[in-house]
Order: sequence, then C-alpha cells, then structure tokens
Amino acid sequence: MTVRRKQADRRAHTRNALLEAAARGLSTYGYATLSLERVAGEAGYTRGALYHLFANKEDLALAVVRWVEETWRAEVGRLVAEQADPVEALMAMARGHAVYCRRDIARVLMTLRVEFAGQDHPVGQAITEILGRLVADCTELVAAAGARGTIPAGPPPVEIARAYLVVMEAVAIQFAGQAPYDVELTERAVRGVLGLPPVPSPGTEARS
Amino acid sequence: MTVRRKQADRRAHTRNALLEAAARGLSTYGYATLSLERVAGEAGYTRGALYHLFANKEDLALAVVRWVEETWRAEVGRLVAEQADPVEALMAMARGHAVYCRRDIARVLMTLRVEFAGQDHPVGQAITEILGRLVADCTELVAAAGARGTIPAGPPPVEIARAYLVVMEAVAIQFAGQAPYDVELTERAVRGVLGLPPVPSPGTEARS
DNA sequence: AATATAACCTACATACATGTATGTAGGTGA
DNA sequence: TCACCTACATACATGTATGTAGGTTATATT
Repeated sequence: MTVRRKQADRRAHTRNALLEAAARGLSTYGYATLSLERVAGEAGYTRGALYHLFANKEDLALAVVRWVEETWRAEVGRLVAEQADPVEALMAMARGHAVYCRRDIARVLMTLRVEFAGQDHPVGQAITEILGRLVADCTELVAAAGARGTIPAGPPPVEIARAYLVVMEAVAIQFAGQAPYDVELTERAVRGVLGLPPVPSPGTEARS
Repeated sequence: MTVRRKQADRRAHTRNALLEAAARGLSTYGYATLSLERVAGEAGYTRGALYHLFANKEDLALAVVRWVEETWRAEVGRLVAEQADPVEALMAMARGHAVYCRRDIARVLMTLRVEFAGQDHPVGQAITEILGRLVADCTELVAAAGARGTIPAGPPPVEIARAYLVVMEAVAIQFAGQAPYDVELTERAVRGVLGLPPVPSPGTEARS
C-alpha cells in the first residue's frame, strides 16, 4: 500500500511516527513505566527500528522534549511576541497555552517535570532548562508590567513568574480540551497570580 | 544498645519508619522508579522487614497515601471546618495547604496523581477517590459562596472547585517551604480562580 | 528454662525492560 | 546488474526489581 521511494522520506516518516507514539506514551505512562516495545508497536514498528533512529531511551525522550518545545514556541511563543504590552503578552501566553494543551502531547512536559523533579537525570535537566528560559522570559514581562504599574506590587517578579507558569500549566492541563473552561479558568488563575482584578462578566464580555 | 521493647511497639516503630521512608521515596522518585531496597535501607531495615509488614509494593503505596490523607485532614481539614463562611473556608484551606506543604511528604499525592493519570492502577484509583471527595467538598463551598453572592458568577461550581484544587496544589508544592511566598502566592492564585479581587497590599495588610 | 511465635534477614526464583548483535528486505549508485 | 548501503526485524545477553521461601534472632508464654 504505502510505497515510499526516497530513503530520507522513509526515515523521516518512521522517525515522526516513533516520536508521536513516544510523546503519547510519555504523557500517559511517564518515562520509567514507558516500554519501548509498546512505543515501537504503537507506531507500527519494532524496537529495532527505534534503536536504529535513536541512541537509547533517554535520547528518544530528549527528542520528544525538544519537539514539544519547538511546537510550543511556534504556536504559543508567536502569540506572545505579537503583544506589545507585557500584561497583554502574559495573558496571551496563558490563553494560547490553554489552547495548545488541547493536544494531548502537552502533558509530556508536566509529566516528565514531576517525574524527574528532585533527581539528576538528563531528561529532567533538559526540562529544567526549558522552564528556566520560560521563567526568565516571564520574569522580564512581570518586571516590565510592574514598572509600568499595570500590575500591583507584591512578591519579587521571579516568584510571580514561577507561580504564573506553574498555575498556567496546571489548570491548562487539568481542563485540556474542555472548552471554554480551559481558557477561562486559566485566565482567572493567572490574573490572580499577577494581582489583577477579575474580568467583570465571564461570558458577556467580548473576548478582546 | 538494643532496648527491649514490646512486640507491638517494635512493629509499630518499624512500620512507621518504613512508611516515612516510602513517603519520601515516592515524593522523590515516584512509584515506578522507587526501589523497595532503597526504602527499606533508608528506614534502617531490609526488604524482608518490608514484606513482613506490607503485602507488596502496591500495599505499601496505598498505606502511604492513606497516611498522607489522614495527616492532611487532621491538619488542613480542621482549619476548614472552623470557618463558617464558605469563602473564608476556601481561603483557610489554601493557606493551610501551603503551610502543610512545608513538609516534604506533601509532594506524594501530586507525584502519584500525575504518574497514574490516564492509567488504571489501584494506587491511582485511591488518589482519584481522595481527590473526588475533595472536589465534592469544595464544590459545595463554591456553590454556597455563589448563592451568598460572595463570589461572582462564572463557570459551574464543579469546574471552579477543580481549578481551585489544582491551582492550590501546584503553587503550594512549587513554593513548598519558601515562606512567605508559598502562602501569599497560593492565596493570590486561588482568589483569581474564585473570581475574587486581589487583596490591596500584600505585606501591609494585617492577615485577618 | 523451654518452647512458641513474631520480627527480621539472606538467598533464590521469576519477570521484564534495556541494549546489542546479527540477519534480511528494500533502496541507491556505478 | 552488481556492489553497497540503509531501514528494519529477530534473537540474545544483561541488569535490576519484585516477590517468596527458608533460616536466625528477639520477645512472649508456660
């Protein structure tokens, strides 16, 4: 049925299938419980193919993490960059992330972050680095908003940024796909962390 | 050296040591990666003692989960019951939980919840049940607050309760032990979810 | 004090997952 | 078409963790 002529094409295709299966698997089972046999099987291959394309389990997980980060930056990061006002940027990120989490692969980062917290594992380090960059970015936004007076005084910007991210992640994943509550509650939680007053009415207000 | 002890005393002592070590281990490594050899060793025993007191790994984890729930209800649940006003009760729970999370064992429930989400494992079921009861309790509080008009209109009470709990858990654990931000940011996030305006000034306001 | 029972340890059997080595089918270039 | 390479499968070796069975030491009972 599937006739694929070019080798490069073939390789990219199976690599992608394995990555997707691995992402789903990591979301559902986490790293430790994830069986590579299952991953390969779900992608329609065997472990042989997997080990041909990835050095080992760790390498596969790292590839998944990098892949998720890329898609996140492409989809959510773009929205943030469009906003000039720092508060608008933060709200755009929260809404965008909630929408992004409607894909099931979004769980990956949280699952792995929780699993490797307090351990010293390369995969955990990779996630820590990603989160570190995000915290840095959000800290700047929070500091800028504070300087402008668009958010009230409170804890240091870094701590607010950390809380902002953790809240955004938690709510967005908890309500993944349950529109419109996913966006609405993520927004609520994030506004609270930033010290912003609630938006007057949830449904009647036009979403600016 | 070996003080002569009553058998019941001895049993309870080692059981407690094993439970504590298991709680720490589950917090740090999660269920799958947790080695019973490590748990027993950290408690000062061998796996033999562990298998004498617990049927198997699953039984041990369930005991830890029940133990954590008990201590939580004793410490945080008590604070909630003292409050007459539903909003005050919810805020008391959030603050109390943030304080509770200063013990490292608080991570256990979150770690296991994330690890077993989307699986069909007895330990995951136990946590789901605990969370279900909590959601039910909080839903009532949210509904009562809505009826009183102390929180504004918004998503259905169940969804608000879910968001409330997930946010409380995430922030409290993220800032575990980092007083006073743990309490302050948990409070902020939770107020946001409930649709409450931020408290005017974070430090200058006397904690009512 | 002798014996029974509970607490605990050591040794072993089993299962399972990773990683590697080898084999085979399908594509590539002279 | 022939030599070669790449994609993938199968089979095996290894490590590690769980669970169990049979001992050894501490406590209880008579």
